[in-house]
Amino acid sequence: MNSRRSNPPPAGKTLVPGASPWRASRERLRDREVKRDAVIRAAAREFNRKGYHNTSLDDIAARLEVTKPTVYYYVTSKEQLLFECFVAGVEQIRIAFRDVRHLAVPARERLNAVLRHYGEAVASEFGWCMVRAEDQDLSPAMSRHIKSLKSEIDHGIRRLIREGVQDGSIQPCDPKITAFALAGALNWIAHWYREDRSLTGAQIAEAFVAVFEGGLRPRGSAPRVARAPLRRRARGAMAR
Amino acid sequence: MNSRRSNPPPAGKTLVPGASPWRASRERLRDREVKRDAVIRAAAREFNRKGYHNTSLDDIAARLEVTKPTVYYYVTSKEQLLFECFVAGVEQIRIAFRDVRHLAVPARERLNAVLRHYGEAVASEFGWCMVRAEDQDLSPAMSRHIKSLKSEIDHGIRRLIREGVQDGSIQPCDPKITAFALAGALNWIAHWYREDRSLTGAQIAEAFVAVFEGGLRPRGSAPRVARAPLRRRARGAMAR
DNA sequence: AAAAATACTTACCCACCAGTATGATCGGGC
DNA sequence: GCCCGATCATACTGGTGGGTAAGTATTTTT
Repeated sequence: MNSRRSNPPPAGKTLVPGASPWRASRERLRDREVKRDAVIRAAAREFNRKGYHNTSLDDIAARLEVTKPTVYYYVTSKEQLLFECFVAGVEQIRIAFRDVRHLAVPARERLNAVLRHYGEAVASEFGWCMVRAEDQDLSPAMSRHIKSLKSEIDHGIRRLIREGVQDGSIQPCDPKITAFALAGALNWIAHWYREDRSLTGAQIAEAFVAVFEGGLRPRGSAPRVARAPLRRRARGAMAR
Repeated sequence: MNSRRSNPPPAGKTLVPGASPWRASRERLRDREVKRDAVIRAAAREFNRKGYHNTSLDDIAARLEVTKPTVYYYVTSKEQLLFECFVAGVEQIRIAFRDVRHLAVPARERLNAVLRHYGEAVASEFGWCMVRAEDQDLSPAMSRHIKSLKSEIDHGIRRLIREGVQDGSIQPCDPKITAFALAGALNWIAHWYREDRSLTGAQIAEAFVAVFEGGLRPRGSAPRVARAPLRRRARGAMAR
C-alpha cells in the first residue's frame, strides 16, 4: 500500500481533522490510544456514509492509509468497531442525564436539557452508529449490552416525564408512549442530517424541543378553532 | 392479497397467516400474482426480523418452502424485493394524502388524519422496509426513485403544516423542522414495535397525534410553572 | 549486541451469498 | 400419445469480505 513511512521534515500538515495520524507518526504520538481512537472514528465516518454492511474493513483501513490487519491490531472484530461507536455516542447522553439530575428546576426543564443534548449527540459523528446499531448485526452478548444501554436511556426519559407530570410542569400523558415519540423524533435526525446540514445539531435540538413543548395546536389566543365534525371517517379506503 | 385460494379436501391447514401457498399448490392456484405477492410478503417478514443484509434469498425461499431459483422466478433481484416492500408500505401513506385532500376541515385535522394513517402504515408488516430502505443498499436508479417518494411524503406533510399555520389551526412554526420531528417519531415506531406489541398500530398513532397536538407544557390551568433561572448552563462537561 | 516487544505488511483462507445454467416435472391442448 | 410452456429443483459460479498466518522493520529492553 502506501508505505510512505519516515517523513520527518516534510509532512508539516499541522493536523487536518479527517487526516490519518500515521502520517506524522514518525515523530511522537507513540500513543496507542490515539490511534485506536482514530480507527474508531474512521469507522464511524464510513458507517455513517455507507452503512455498516456496505463498509468493509478494507474501506476503513484505506481511509486511514493503512492495511486491514493494522485495523485488527487495534480492534478485534468489525462488530466491536460498531459497538465502540455506539458507546461513544450513547455516553454523551448518559452524561447529560448525570448533569441534569441534581438541578433544582421543574422536571420539564431537566427533560428539555437532556433532549437538547440527546439531539446534539444524534447529530454528532457517532450519532448514526448510536441510533442504527442493530441488535441483529451483533452477537447476542453485545446485543444485550446495547439493549441495556438503550433501555437505560429510555427509562431515564420516562422517569423525567413522570416526574414532570407529578410536579405539574408536564401535561398528563403516558410516559412510555411519549418517551417513544420524543426519542424517535430525535433519533431520526441521524437519517436526514447527513444530507441536509443547513442547521447545527444544537439548532435542530432546540427547534425540536420547541415543537415538543408547545405542540401543534395554537395556545392562548385563538382557543377554539372550528370544532368541526369529521374525525374518524376516512376509513375503508385504507384498510388494505 | 393474501394467499389461500380454494382449499379442497387435502392440506386441511385451515390458514396459517405466514404459511406458504405452495403447500397446496398441488391442485391449482396457477395464479402467478398470488405467489409473487407471497414472495414479497415473505421477504418483508424476513427483512423485518433480521434486516436486509442479514437475510439471504435462501432464507426467504426456505420460509416459503421453496428453493432460491423459484424466488428468482418471480422477482429479478434482491434489491427489487426490498423496493417492492418499500412501495407497498409507502402506497398506504399516499392514499392517506389523497383521501384527505378534499376535506373541508382545518388543515390540522387533515394533518392528524394523515399522521394516523402514517403511523399505522409504519406499524404494518411493510413498515420496516418502508422506513429502513436505505439508498445505500440500492442501485442509483432505485435510490433516486425511493428518495423521490419519500420526498413527496415529506413535502406533503410540510404543506399541511403550512396550510395549518395559515388557517390558524396550527401554531406558527417552521414547517420543515416540524415535519421532520413528526415523521421521525412515527418512523421510529418500526424500530420498537416488533418487540413491544402491547398496542395496536392505530392506538400508537392516536397517542402520538395527541402528544404532537398538545405538547408537553400544560395548557390552560397552571399557566406559569416556575419561570426558574437556569437554562443554558449545563455546558462544558458536554463538549466532548 | 542480542532479545523481546511493537507496529505494520503481504499473502492467503474460506464461508457466505447473489445470481445462473441446466434440466426435471406436470398440466393442458391437439 | 405428444409437444409445449409454465413452474420448480439440483448444482454450480464468481466475487466479496471477515479474519488470519507469517514475516518484516523499528524501537525498547536487558
